[in-house]
Amino acid sequence: MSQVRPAKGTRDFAAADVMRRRHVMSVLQAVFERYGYAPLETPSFENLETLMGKYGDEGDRLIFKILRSGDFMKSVADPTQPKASELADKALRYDLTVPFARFVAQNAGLLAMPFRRYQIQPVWRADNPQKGRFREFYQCDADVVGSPSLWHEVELVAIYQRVFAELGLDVVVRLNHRGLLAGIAEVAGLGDRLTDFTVALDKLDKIGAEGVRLEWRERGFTEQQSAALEPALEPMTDMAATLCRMERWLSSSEQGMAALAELRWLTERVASFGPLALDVTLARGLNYYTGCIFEVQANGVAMGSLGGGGRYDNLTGIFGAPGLSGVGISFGLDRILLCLEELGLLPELAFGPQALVFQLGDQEVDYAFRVAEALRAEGIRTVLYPETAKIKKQFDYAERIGAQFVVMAGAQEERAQTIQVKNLRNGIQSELALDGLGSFDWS
RNA sequence: GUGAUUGUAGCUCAGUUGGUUAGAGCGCCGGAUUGUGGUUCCGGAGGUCGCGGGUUCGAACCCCGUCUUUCACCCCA
Repeated sequence: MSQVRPAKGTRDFAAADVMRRRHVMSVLQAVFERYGYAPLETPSFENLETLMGKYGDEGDRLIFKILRSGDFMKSVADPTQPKASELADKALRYDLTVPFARFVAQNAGLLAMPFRRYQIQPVWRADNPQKGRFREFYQCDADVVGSPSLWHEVELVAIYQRVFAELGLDVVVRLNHRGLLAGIAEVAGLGDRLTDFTVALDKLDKIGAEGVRLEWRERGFTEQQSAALEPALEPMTDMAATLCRMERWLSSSEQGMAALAELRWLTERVASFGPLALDVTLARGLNYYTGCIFEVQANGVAMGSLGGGGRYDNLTGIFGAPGLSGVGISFGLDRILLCLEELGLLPELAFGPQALVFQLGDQEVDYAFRVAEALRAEGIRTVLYPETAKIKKQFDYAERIGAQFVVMAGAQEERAQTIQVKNLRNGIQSELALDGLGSFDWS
């Protein structure tokens, strides 16, 4: 067996795969554009310092760093302990949000605010592959910056629901608010230990309430603190009831109450769009989120989230453009495709040629080539068999490449200025005039 | 980064307690059959057993390392 293969966690996409990917991308693109988002593409790699520190410690570890060109050891102070920042000065894009923030900061004066863009490009993470997880995968993002209006959150939830409805995927949009989590930490007296609290809480559906309590203890929370967090572990089946319960619990926290007010306002407006769940345990790892956060989960398939997003109040500030609030969502194209495939929801999409023109002899090929060109002029995807092979072989090739029609155009046809067309699906053969190719039904 | 798992022909897989020349099906190539295929028959090509070490008289098989596959953890789309 040949040992050449794509690098770990990457894949080739053959024609059928490409067609499926294009299909999903075209749905996303159409919906993004229908909501007035303009396309943006940014480079595959950025300066290392643009990306470092934006995704948390765990995120930094997963950034693919690009070795300095030339003598990469030149900048290393201690050769026995080279630092990543000395060896590498560029890195592959880890997501689309940070490069977008960089773009906005750079062009803040030129952009009409609020500025909305969509972006469909690959991102790279140096993670170990597993189900639904690759080292190269596509994200499809829509973000708005320059407006704190919650109507954008409404709209983004609508986009989620519309896209998945159009794809026929049964999903639930989970909703939470960073301010709510901060409020809980406040009333439970957790100090600045917000992350330790949320990382464990986020695993509730996986490890259960007992597991979360255990992890809180391992992370150093006291019995008193742990007990104060108990309400966060209660089931949240009814959205209105959960909101009321939270409002009672967090009445002493200003940020908690503000977050709840936003969630109440938002849920009232988006509940009718599709399945929605208010989930206090939703945390999301990216530490730049400050307001509402979203995540999309597929029903009936064991798969990580199909998308996520949220509001970030000052992401462009770190790039020198403060005061711009942004909110955005991301779709994981590869996971969406895996789900659709597992559920058998992907349509069979045609690719390759519709017609194969046989080559019947050295004296007849010139006419056959003329016929092929005439077919192409009519918009028919056509291939001319490149040599005079046995008919069986040419038929087999037609099947293999998915051509529905074979065309015979030899000496007899040339004399009559006609062609013979055989439909391989039903075996029916027709004779067409050379100047009447366009009136035939080639589908 | 951690743990488990996988790798034999183009593909899917056999391969006994370690024993001579590693097999099958499908596919591929040629022929029967150079203007209407898919059936059938005959013949043929194709393998550093992922890679590198080690143990052994002898390794596809045992041991170590490494790469890769899949799955889980961490984290995430």
